[in-house]
Amino acid sequence: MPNPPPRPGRQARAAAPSEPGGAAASIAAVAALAGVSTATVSRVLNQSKPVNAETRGRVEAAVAQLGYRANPFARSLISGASQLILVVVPDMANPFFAEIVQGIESVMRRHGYNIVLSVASGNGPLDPVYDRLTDGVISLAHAHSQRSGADGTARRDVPWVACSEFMTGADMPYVSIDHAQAAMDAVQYLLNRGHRRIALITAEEDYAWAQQRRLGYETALQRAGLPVLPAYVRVARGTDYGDGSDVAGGLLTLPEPPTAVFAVADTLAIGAIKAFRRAGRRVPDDIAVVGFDNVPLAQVFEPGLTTIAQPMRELGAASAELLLAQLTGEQPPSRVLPHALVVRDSG
Amino acid sequence: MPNPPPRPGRQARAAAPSEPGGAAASIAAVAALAGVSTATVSRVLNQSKPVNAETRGRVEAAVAQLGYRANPFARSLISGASQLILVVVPDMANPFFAEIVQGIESVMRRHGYNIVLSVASGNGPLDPVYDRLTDGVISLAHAHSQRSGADGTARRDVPWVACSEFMTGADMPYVSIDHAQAAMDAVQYLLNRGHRRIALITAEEDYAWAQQRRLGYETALQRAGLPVLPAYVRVARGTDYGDGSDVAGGLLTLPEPPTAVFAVADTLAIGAIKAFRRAGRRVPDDIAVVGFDNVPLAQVFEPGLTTIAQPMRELGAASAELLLAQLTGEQPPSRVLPHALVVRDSG
DNA sequence: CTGAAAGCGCTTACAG
DNA sequence: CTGAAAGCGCTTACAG
Repeated sequence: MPNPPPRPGRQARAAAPSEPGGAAASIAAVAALAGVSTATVSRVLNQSKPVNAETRGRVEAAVAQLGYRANPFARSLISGASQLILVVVPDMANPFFAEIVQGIESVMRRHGYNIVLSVASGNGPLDPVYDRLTDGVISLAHAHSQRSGADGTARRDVPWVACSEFMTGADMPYVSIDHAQAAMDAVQYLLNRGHRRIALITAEEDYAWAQQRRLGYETALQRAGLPVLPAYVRVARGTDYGDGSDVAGGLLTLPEPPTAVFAVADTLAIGAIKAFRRAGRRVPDDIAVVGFDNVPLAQVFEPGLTTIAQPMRELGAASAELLLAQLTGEQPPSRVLPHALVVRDSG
Repeated sequence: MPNPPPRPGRQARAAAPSEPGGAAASIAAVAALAGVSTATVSRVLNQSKPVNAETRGRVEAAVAQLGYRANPFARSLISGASQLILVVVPDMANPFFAEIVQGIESVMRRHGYNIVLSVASGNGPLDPVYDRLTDGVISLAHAHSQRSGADGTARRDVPWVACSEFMTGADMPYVSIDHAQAAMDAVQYLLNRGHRRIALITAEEDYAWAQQRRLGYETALQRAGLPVLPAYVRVARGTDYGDGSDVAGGLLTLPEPPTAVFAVADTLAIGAIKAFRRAGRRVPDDIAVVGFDNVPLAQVFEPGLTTIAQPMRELGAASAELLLAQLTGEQPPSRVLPHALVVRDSG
């Protein structure tokens, strides 16, 4: 293992001016003011043992007077827990991830945890998990990256839940919808509407959910006795609007252009619609588009986006609950949440 | 001050199974394996003092063999710094905030800091600042809430930067565009296009930026010799699409409806456009709409949104740099970043 | 260049 | 109910 880099902040901080308003009070100061031992102060603060009412009163008064708060690092050093959990997202710009993070945040906060956010753009040496900073992890990043650290070595065994992005049989608890089934539902809907030439706009295949949704797309076509045409499958670079536009254009110049497209993210779907319109096509008349996620924008955009709704907040909340259960020593089962097809105007 | 609540996680964590794969190695284990003192191990890890090359080699080998990483809490207890900074956002769902967070994250990560995310929905007792968990704060929350804790008491004096949301003369460093000027530019543009009946859709006034933008709106009208009509000013509840739709409808039923509206957020502008269309109005022909922020969606939405572009990533990055400077004891000046009017199709 | 020891700020058996 | 003391895992003067 390479030498861990020095922590640049240490020296920096040492050079900072000493705390304005005086150094923060220590538990010793509170004890002195209240005329008790630090053990007693600790007991009233944590309600860990009965303390004489009168004594408690003096301690509380001292705490209030000094504005004392326990040093979280000393506590964590002893307890081995930080009340911090790591949330790894591939990209904050996608509203899908933002919604999930909000779901996680609200239940974690209720349980006294703070969340550390890591944008897994794979650009830094920082690895809070490896550093044992956080008590657990909820990851939305590529499943295949979830078990190795920044340096490629295997991670320590940390309480972990995969959210939305998971691999079956990886014995890692997850919370997700059934991506393959949801994709089948989307394509089946298009089939029911009479479409026979249905294209797929998908994302990089290192996302397991991209593979799973692609599988659903293929399965639906095959069951309908339709071929899976390579020319009809386009892989977008990311999930930005522009990524969707970039790959959509090519579909139109095919000898037999599709009459419908299923995009694995609303952002891709919207980007595709933009591209189709720029090319003079009408949606859904010339080409129907179905998205995935049901981000808030899906109903605001025009035409309203027909899409697979994922219960985003619930995915986040359930992930948090699963992690919390692990933190208390349980081995809770993974959860598959329901999805739903929302029909609007785009397809 | 009220008694701090007990930390629920402690007991929970205590009940958890002991670390699978064995407890994490301590520095003592490394020292024993390498046949040196813990002081020496510490020195090679931190490169804080010269260490004999041969000795260093043994230590590094031991570190590698044990997969050792320093316990961050022990370090923080000594240094008084956590390499953690708090980012307070009102709402992750708004892409504006998401972009800024990404800007902050990228520079902070490069400097070895992790970010703790707090969604200031004002719903929890958690207060990492007050708890001295983080080394500093970047806040996008209401300026008037930035200086008091969850319990209403004044916060400790912590390195702090206000991002986008700030109050002049509050002697708190900030990074922002000039909201009033930007709003004036937007309204002036509408004036130049011949509009005389220009409405404002703004956000709750506890945002200083909402007040500042409103001021810009009023100033532009007054300079043009136009009255500021209360009926033309609508305050949205939040900044969701729906909030924009909710207040936009009322504008249409006025005896003299506006011919243009300036909304203080792209999300509000898009919500308003939705409402106008549902009422049968064409944008921009019947009513022009100018937004604010230039979120990615602004160019994807149809009609393309004319809006004030804020340099979102840069706002985040500059905030991070300002905080970093404070952390090294500097007193860097606030920064006002440039904005720009982006003309598209909505107005 | 290296080590023994103190100390960061807490919590928790152990006594009483 | 309360206190003295050990200890969590590190870093850093202080000696050598």
